[in-house]
Amino acid sequence: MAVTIKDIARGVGKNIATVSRALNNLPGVSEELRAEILGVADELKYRPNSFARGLVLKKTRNIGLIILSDKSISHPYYSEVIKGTESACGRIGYHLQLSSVGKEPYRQEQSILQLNLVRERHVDGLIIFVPTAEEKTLLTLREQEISFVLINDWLPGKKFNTVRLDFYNGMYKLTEYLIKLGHTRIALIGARNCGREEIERENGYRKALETYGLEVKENFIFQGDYIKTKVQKITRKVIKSAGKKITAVIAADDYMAAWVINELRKEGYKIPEDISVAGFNDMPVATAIYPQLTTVRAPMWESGEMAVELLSKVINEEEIVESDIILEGKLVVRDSCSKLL
Amino acid sequence: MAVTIKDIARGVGKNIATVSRALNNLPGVSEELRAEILGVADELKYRPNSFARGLVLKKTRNIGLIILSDKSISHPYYSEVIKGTESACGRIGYHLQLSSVGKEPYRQEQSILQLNLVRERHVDGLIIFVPTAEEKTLLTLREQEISFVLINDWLPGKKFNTVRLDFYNGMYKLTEYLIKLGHTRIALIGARNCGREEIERENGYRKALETYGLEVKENFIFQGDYIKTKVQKITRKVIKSAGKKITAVIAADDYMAAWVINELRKEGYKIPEDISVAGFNDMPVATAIYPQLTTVRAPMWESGEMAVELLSKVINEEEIVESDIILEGKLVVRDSCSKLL
DNA sequence: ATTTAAGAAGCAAACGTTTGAGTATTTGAA
DNA sequence: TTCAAATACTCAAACGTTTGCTTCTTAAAT
Repeated sequence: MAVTIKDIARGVGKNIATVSRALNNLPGVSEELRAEILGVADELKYRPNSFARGLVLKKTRNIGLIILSDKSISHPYYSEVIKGTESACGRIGYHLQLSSVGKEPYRQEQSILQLNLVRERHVDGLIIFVPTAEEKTLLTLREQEISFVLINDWLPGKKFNTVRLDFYNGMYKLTEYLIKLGHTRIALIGARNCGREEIERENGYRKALETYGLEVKENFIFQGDYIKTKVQKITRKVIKSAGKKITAVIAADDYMAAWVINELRKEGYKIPEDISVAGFNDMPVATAIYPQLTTVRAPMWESGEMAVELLSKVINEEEIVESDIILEGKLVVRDSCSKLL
Repeated sequence: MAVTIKDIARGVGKNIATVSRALNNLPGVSEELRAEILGVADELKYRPNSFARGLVLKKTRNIGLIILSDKSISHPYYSEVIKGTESACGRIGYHLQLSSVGKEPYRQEQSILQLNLVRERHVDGLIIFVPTAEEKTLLTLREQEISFVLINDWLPGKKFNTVRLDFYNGMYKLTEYLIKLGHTRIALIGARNCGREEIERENGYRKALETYGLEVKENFIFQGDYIKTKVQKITRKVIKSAGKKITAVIAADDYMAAWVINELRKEGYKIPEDISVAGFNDMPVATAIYPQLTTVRAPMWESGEMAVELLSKVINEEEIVESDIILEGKLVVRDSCSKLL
């Protein structure tokens, strides 16, 4: 039998209401008694029952983090975001509940709503970290008065609380960097169907080229995926179709870049001498490979942290906060891109 | 106002007890009424209140996953284990609560117990996935009748429920493989102070050498860490102290191996021609680098899954189950080790 | 000495479920 | 027709808190 507030009350010969107030530091208890109660509570190893508490307080102090989970995909930067989220939760006294949904978009649409997490209102709020949430789903959540914030996803023109990297600008900087190194024929291996962020990246790439008066060649833009074999195939296509004309390749993600480098090497190219390759995100893999990747650092841990902080505001304010927090990425220059002679 | 069982009762003009039974598929309700109740419940979008339920049932349907969280460390295979855990939880109807503790051992000792997760009994059980949990902590948990299972950690000779990789055998196989390639001077870069698994790996390495009649040279065994700069330093030490005599290096982890390879390459060595390098765990990085890593596949996702399944048994059985589930690793031969000519 | 107010503590309802025990109704066998 | 048994349903307590309201003390103000 777990020890309850009643046991303490009996222990000090007082009423449970008084004990409750003492424990919660509320007025109406003399200092001596409070001290005594605290002592007994400690001695008895009293732990508040969060269910009883949740029942009356109607707050769970839980927040849910929804990710997408797929065995076959080594999706970028999950663990960092998760750890950042967890860290912030710990700091401000929330519990983190992790839940995942499959990646099939048509199922995802409703699967968030199907989660017991939200069905049974296990949580005060939700952090949604899936590439493309359906507007309908989000509107339903809002209708059900469930607070949520989106990470790295947003509905253009719609008002939702989000925390996201400035993919557009990040990619702009990266492309600009390559252009300044003298590259003019830069291929992009994107992943357009992997989330809205990809579109932003592509736009940043386009914008940089335009700004520097370079033509955007549609056949220099390829659509990949976070799957190795696909990227390998694409890489061969890049070489074949765009041929010798390409001097640099930008991948939507560091892993993709690593795979590209390996594949290019297999085809006899030297990196960066023959072709420069850049990644995105700056994950640990970026410095584990050779040559070390020039990439854009995405503040992943911070994204998780900020999402939690934003969510806690949303939860505790009665009015709806609407923030679109945009984090800047930082160009990280390493060895995988070189000056074009 | 959330809709409760009372609203349904009012809706069908029956007692809440009946509604409860109908909802829970318990006997004592006529089929027509049950159907009607279900209909109304659906219409009203009724969601059971998990707090009220938890309060009477004394089960939370939550399990906690405790990891260690450190900004500076890219610790091996977290996300896979987490995802495996989450997946199994979803499958058998548990919610996953993530919580982390810092890595300082002296704090870790108690910090698990300090977690609100366990203090407030937010969970039915715990999966502990930190390298070295203190026996005292675990005994206290047991005393508090909190079910738990350990992943990749165990107390030699003590009875706890665990799921772990057979590090000993995995490393044995890997070492054996190198020996059969003709290597006799094999360095090991371990991480002895990063968890008990490391000791097992070292023992597997030693055993393989012995079995094949090779001498175990203590100055061939180095202690690294999951930190890049440390590994780089160690690598230079390996070259310097063990000198030209070494023909192969085994690292305790794929990332470490990647760092070793990079550092060796910087020193002018060719991998695997000059020195073979092997990793451990078979993480995505293993196939992202060049040459692709020969390593041992640790079934990380499965570890997470099995831990959940074991935990659910422990939770639901009144007697204490004591299982020490040992998963076998699989040698994965790729390109980073070559035959010694 | 009397009134007032503040402070300390108690009482009891409420939160939304589950469930054992009880009651009313129906069914079927004797 | 009568009784037993099965079925359908209701009652009310219990789970462990929080909190508005009431009551009792004590000390200060008149």
